[in-house]
Amino acid sequence: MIKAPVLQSLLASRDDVIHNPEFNNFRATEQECLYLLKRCKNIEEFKQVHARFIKLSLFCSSPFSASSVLSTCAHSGWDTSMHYAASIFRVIDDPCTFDYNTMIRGYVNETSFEEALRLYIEMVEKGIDPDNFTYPCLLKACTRLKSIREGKQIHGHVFKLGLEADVFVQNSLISMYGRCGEMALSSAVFEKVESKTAASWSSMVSSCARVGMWSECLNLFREMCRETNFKAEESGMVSALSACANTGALNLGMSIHGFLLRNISKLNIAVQTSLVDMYAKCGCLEKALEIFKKMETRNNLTYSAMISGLALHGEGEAALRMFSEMIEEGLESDHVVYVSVLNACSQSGLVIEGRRVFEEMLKEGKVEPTAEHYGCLVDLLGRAGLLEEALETIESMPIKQNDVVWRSLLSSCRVHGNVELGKIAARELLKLSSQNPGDYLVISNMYAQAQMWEDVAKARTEMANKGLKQTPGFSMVEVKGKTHRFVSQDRFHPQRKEIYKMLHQMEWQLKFEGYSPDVTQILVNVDEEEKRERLKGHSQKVALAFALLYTPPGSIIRIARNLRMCSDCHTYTKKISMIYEREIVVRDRNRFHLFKGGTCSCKDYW
DNA sequence: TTAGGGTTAG
Repeated sequence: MIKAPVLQSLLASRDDVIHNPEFNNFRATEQECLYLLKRCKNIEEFKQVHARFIKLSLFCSSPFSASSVLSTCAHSGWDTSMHYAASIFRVIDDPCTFDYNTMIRGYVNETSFEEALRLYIEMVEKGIDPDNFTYPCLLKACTRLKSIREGKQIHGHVFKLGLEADVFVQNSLISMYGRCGEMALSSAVFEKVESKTAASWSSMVSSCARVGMWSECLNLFREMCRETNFKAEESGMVSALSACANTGALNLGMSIHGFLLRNISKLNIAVQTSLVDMYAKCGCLEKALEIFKKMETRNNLTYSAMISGLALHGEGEAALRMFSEMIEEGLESDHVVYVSVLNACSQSGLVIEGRRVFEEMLKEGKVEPTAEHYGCLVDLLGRAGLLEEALETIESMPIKQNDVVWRSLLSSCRVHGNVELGKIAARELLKLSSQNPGDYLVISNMYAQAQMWEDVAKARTEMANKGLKQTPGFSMVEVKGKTHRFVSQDRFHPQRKEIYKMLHQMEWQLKFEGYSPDVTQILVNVDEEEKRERLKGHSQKVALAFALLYTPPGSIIRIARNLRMCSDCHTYTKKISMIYEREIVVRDRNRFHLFKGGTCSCKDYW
């Protein structure tokens, strides 16, 4: 008789167990058999040993042992192990809840989500009660399949069976609803969780980040820090950093960075990348570069964060160098990296380089160009005034034209005053999408610039008829930890008197420096004086006056605005940076402008 | 008697 340890060593030495003559005399207990099965190295070995045990009648005498064998096989993780597990499962006379759970989990682990759902239905039809172990896996299957309908039905079952209070089930529900975009349902479950675990928080925080609910994400994150007593959770930090990047919350981003440095000895690549992105998007390009350079390993995501960061700051050439560096490091570009690079070229007017990158992308053929890539190319050409070529690009697109490419052409036509081409772009754009108030504004501004007031009125009427309202422009500035928001001709701020006095003073100094207001930027049919008045009160200027009054001399002024800057505000801010000897960073809709000593980092190309 | 949930960056 061969003892279990002998067989164990046979298995370990990978001998052919089946052909070993001693094997026929093998006797072992069920536990020993199970132990040996667990020691198998692959599914073939497992099958052979399992078959031999059955032949020797050593095994499967009890339902419990059958369940154990099934579970060992189903969770082994080998390729095709679920196939064999299914054959074991099918010969079990009365599969119990545990067996179904085993199979469902096995299928979910090997990403056969439909199969998992199918088995659940079979289980319910056979009248076998699912338990609290069934649902987490099953809900994960729904999450991955984005099967919200099935997910909701299953939630109903959970409720009926009284399993709604199980924290594992709850966490799976939070994630399922969150990933399927049902944020209200997701947070409804979250609210019900009595003792929230790290998993509850991270599913909720990351769900918010994924759907772009940035302020909710940050509020939850703050709450999480309070409730969990600042327990370091990398995934939550990454989601929060991403929210900071997207809302420009530099101070919070910096405190998260500080927290990470104090509590985590080695930051992983995702955390580091989100730091690079956060600093770049919050206007601290130097800091982003510093972190980027110190990183031991970088991937596509790291590079694309850095490249788009450079693009945001108008550092097109540096972005291109970064792109070459990435290729030299042996990393392959993907569609997002191409978007970043093309965008960088576009922001800096690097037409030749941008065209070359686009052509290389086509030639390499590894990345299928999307409408987004064409959008970048159209933008690149259009901004540079190559409007005909931009139109040709759109017309030659091998994929469906979308609103983005026409919108981009339209806005270039407005900038370069080509009404004829602009009309074509406007027509095509409105065919594809007519719910965007911004589109009507660009159209009406284009006509206004050409003094075509009738067409302006037509566009405005059409917009009003559709019930679309103009997004009011605003500028935000942080002073002593508090964010102040100003609209154009702001009359609401408690310090308005001082602010307007300051504006008046600034204007005098500007006049000495040869500034004269550019009234062509006021695209409304009013008289010259009214135009001057309106120009004077642009929200950025109001914010600037406020910042000059209430921030220490020499400190950097950071302004964030929701719309693109008009060229008068641009000239104005350049002069102010010189007169008051201040660095002024303005983040507009598309990019950053760093004003310093009378010049801007965008080199007047934006 | 066996087992389960979340998670991150461009």
